Amino acid sequence: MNSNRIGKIVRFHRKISGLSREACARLAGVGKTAVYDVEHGKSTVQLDTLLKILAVMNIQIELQSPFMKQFEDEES
Amino acid sequence: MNSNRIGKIVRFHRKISGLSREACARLAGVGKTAVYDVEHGKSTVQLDTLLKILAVMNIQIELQSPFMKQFEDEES
DNA sequence: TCATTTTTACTGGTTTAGCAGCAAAAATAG
DNA sequence: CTATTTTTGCTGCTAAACCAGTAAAAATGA
Repeated sequence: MNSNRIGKIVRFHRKISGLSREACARLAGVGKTAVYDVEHGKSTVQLDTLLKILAVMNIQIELQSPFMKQFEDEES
Repeated sequence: MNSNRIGKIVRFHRKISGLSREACARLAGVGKTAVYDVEHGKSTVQLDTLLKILAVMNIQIELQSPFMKQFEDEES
């Protein structure tokens, strides 16, 4: 996964949801510039900005590794 | 997924890999402050910084939604 | 065609992320 | 206990993320 792919995914989902950038930005509580930057694969966007946008698009983010199961076991 | 959980996951994996923060930071090509911030759930870390650290830890990041399959179909 | 909306692309200003360096506390090793 | 390593937490500095505003190009629709 990289920022370019993330951008494409965000744009695709925004189009499906029928939202303009400004509408998306307003819902996410970020500026329209941030949505523009994310969709253009800007790699330096801040995590919270990205997460807000992903949340509006109903996109879940998941981390995977061979040790995730062990992590979840020890978590509880 | 949120920044606090990401931080815990990163720390867990770093411990498993037997790396100190500084070693992890050096491998990832970021400063030790960035690793510290990520592990402490700082939500304003930049995406590229986070991705570099995740890469060193061999943690994959994945986006999920009901439309991801459609996205991948139209991608090719 | 013409009007509206959306997207792209810049602006200046404010805030802050990331950095290295330092030092003290905490953990680890011998 | 002692020495070493690691972690925490601060510093000032530089670069840049984010924002709202503006405007023009592109797309959409009536």
